[in-house]
Amino acid sequence: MTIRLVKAFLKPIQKEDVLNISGGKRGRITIHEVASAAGVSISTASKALNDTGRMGAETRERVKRIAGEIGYRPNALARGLLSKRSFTVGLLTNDTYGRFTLPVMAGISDALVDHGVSVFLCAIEDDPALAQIHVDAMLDKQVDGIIATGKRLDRRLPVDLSNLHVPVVYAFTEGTQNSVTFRSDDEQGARLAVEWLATIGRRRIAHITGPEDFFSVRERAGAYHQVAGHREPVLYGVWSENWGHEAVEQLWERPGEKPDALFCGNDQIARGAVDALRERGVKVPQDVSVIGFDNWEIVAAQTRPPLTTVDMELKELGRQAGLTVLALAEGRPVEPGVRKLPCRLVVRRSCGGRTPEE
Amino acid sequence: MTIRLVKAFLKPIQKEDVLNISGGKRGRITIHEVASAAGVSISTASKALNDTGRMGAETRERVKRIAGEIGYRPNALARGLLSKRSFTVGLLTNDTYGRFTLPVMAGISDALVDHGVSVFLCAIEDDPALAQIHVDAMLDKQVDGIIATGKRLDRRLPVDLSNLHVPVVYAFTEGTQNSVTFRSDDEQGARLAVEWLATIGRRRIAHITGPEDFFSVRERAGAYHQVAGHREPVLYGVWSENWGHEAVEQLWERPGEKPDALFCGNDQIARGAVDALRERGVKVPQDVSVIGFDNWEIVAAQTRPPLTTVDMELKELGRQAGLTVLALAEGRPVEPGVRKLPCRLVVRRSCGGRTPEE
DNA sequence: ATTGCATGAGAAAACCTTTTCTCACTTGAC
DNA sequence: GTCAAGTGAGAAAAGGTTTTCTCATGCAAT
Repeated sequence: MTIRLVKAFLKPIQKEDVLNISGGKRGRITIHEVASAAGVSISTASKALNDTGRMGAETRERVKRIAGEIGYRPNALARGLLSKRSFTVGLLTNDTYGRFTLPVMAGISDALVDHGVSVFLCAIEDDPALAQIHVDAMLDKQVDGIIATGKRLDRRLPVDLSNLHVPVVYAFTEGTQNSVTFRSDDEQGARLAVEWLATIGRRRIAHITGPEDFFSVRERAGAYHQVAGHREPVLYGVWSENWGHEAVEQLWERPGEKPDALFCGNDQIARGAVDALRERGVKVPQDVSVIGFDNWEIVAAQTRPPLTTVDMELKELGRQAGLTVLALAEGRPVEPGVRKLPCRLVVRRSCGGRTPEE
Repeated sequence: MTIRLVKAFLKPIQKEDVLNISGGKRGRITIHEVASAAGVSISTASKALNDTGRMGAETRERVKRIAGEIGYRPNALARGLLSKRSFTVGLLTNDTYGRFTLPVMAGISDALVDHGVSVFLCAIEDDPALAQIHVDAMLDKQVDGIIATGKRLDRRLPVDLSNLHVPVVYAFTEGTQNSVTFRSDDEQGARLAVEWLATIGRRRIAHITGPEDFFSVRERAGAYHQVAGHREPVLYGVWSENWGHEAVEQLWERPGEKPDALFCGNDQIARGAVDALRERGVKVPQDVSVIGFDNWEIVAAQTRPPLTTVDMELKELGRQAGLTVLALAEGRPVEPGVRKLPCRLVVRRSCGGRTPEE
């Protein structure tokens, strides 16, 4: 101890040390300050703080304590320059409204914040030039990886990410050959919905959904046919409340028995349908059960009655995408392929049959 | 020219050059490769690319051309280490749904992408500990500045940003003493709405709005009183469709003349009101004009009829916040204070009186 | 012929960390 | 009393870029 103190005392005090310690210099506190405050060399300080190298337990503790006291935080730029890790990932999306991106983003951030990783969000609006600019900017900043996400499972982002020298993971958007892609299991989700309707005793289940060229639409319709049979028609349309409204008009104008349940392709359609039913004097859920898809709180929870719906677990999807891109960045092996994540049924009031959980 | 070529030829070829040029090394192309490919020193290459220093025009062109050919892009980490600029800003928000954050983010990104600046998005969910973690992570990454945004003009983020050594700008959230804050001019926006109703001939304008403890609510109600007088009541409630619905019930159950216009505190309330009116057989916009606030497309455009509403120009707000934080980061002086940005009236069908512009 | 100056380009330091290598010193064994 | 091994800590290099300083060359002026 004495020896060390003497050493520290004898160490020539450099001009910049004084300036820094006295707070005269504008910049942040560097490891340099820690070292000179603790009376050790920069190398020793670094090793003490990172729990590497050999040194006396007492020295290590002292350095750590002093670093804490003077509020030292390592400069991530300098660290990244050497380690080739920036502790940064980029999230690329063409989903302007954030309907799908925000939950995915929340999951990514949630999974990565513990690892000290921050997320660049880049909204590219389907503009290839803008997308390229953002990708280049991210690469310049040495992102550890890129996660691509979108508003549609069966469309690519308007930029090629296949030959980057950083790992790329796709979440809720079409990936490339040999990539890792996370998506919701729409078939399973649809089955969940239709089976629930069957469980609560509905037999004449109609399906009102979006445009047939959407992959999700075909998957959901496929599961619907499988579970419900072909007793009721599938009505393809667009993703709007108006279409839900109109589809109900169509169904109820037809001669013959009316459906006793509607499985809707998304919550907006479901909401339009519920409104149309109310206007016709058809009671939801007493006369007809309605179930949506997406669990878009802002629509599902505000509908009267609140919608029972299928949640695609986008946050979990984001979380897994985040952990995967991190694994790749750290060189851990990851099996390429498409991973389907299960959906979850959220029961509210629009189907009846059970008291809501929430 | 000859001399330079000879020099380039004579320059000893270093092992690492060969590896890099041949693509054998994993890393990116550095200025080192550019320099040796062009037969100049690193310093000259740097100066050529940055249009600084003295050198022959021909040398400069050659370096630039070669850099382009081999796809050189400077490492932002290395550059930032020296320049103290990371070309990165952080956006901190507690608005989970992204209703306000996404447009603000779009504006920021839009304004800064031309300057090579990328944006970290950090959603902090009103959790002070999480907020601190994110702020620390951003500071470690040497962000050039932080923009704080939220879901409410009169609330602070649960973290103190007042003594950071990077510039902070507040957008759509309460700032600190001596800071720069951007917010919408809700008073002007409300006046716009009520004056529009007056212009199209409405005289009995009621105001259905959110909780009175919101600053925006009081500002909007103030403007409403100023323009419309006190002939109709102000109904305070919550920000939901249900409340809009219920408020209409209340108004129409009262004895006496009914309002011929409703100025609603947000689009959700407006939507609930429109629904309630339809259910009562009151025609919108023939019998009653309804106007909303927020221009939340997903609500306003899907209402039947689509809502005339007030847009807070959040994207523009984000743009200005972005440019301001950039100015501060570059050391340009910025006057502190609160800047109110004007709102814009978006005319759709729910008021009548004019053919919609869109 | 010498000096002075402008021009073009390179060497080296700086930014902040981490990591490898080296060195001095202590201890235990012979 | 010498040697080997082990221990604690520092010197230096590396990472990619920018910037300042220095140097060499050629030319015009004395």
